[in-house]
Amino acid sequence: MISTKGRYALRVMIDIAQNSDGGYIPLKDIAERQEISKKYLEIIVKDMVAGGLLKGASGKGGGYKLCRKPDKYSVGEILELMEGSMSSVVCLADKKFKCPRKKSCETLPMWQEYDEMVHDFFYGKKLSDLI
Amino acid sequence: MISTKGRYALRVMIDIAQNSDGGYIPLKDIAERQEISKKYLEIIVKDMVAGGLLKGASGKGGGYKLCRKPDKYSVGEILELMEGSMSSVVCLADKKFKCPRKKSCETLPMWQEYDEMVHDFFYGKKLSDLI
DNA sequence: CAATAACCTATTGACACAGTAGGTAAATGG
DNA sequence: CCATTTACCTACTGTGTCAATAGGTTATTG
Repeated sequence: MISTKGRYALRVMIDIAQNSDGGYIPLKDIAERQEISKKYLEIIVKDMVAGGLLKGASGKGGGYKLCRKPDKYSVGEILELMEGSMSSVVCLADKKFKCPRKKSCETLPMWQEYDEMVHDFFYGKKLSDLI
Repeated sequence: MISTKGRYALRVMIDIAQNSDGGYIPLKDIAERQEISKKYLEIIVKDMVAGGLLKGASGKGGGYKLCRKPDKYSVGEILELMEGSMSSVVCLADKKFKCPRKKSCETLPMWQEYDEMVHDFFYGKKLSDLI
């Protein structure tokens, strides 16, 4: 299940794409338009800046803006940054997770096939496709 | 992320399919073969009986067995029973969740498309495909 | 220099996850 | 008929994540 972090992040990206003329958009405006607590958005947007999705600027006239054009962002990239991992099972999500049944596991191939499908779906979708 | 409930349930089904000649299989045997705590499996198997996936029998010679042939179970059915809902977002998982932005939401169509893809994937896969 | 806005640390309540513990009820093989 | 086997039942618990809230500091500019 995609959490609010992933969903809100996507909405922030869309909001900026729709409301910016290339300048910075204050978080206050985004929060009001999207009806999401500004305080909570701060946390989310912080991760987005750290992850290279947004650029922030302090002070008057500051705010956030996109680093690239909307068609250069994939939805998968955004979700993966916010949700941590898109993997369906621990066995595949955590590299440190050493499963002793790996070789004989009857379900692992299915999870792999599933993860690949999900990956293709979200990385095929671009931010520009949502606007 | 699929939890242990869904993953273990699937493994129990496969284990029974592989080790039963039509008779009941004691949970003790399944737990040992699968290296999962029997106590924890009890909880999972209880839900599976309630959900019509397995049939249980008490006493000596008792245990669990499948209700149908492996090709009559879809993986989706098993996972949905154990995980509650396969939906990607609250907006679609919870019927009582009334989103005010439903009509104008730019992301909803994507979640719907995604859910449909996931549904088709897991309901298309049969238990017999995993053996 | 005051207003604006990002940025930072800490805390919280609710809930789910992954079990553990200890017992009762039912069925059967000897 | 009874001891053994097995399912079935209720309750509890530690750990962690989710979704925020609270209150502050730093940077920038009109």
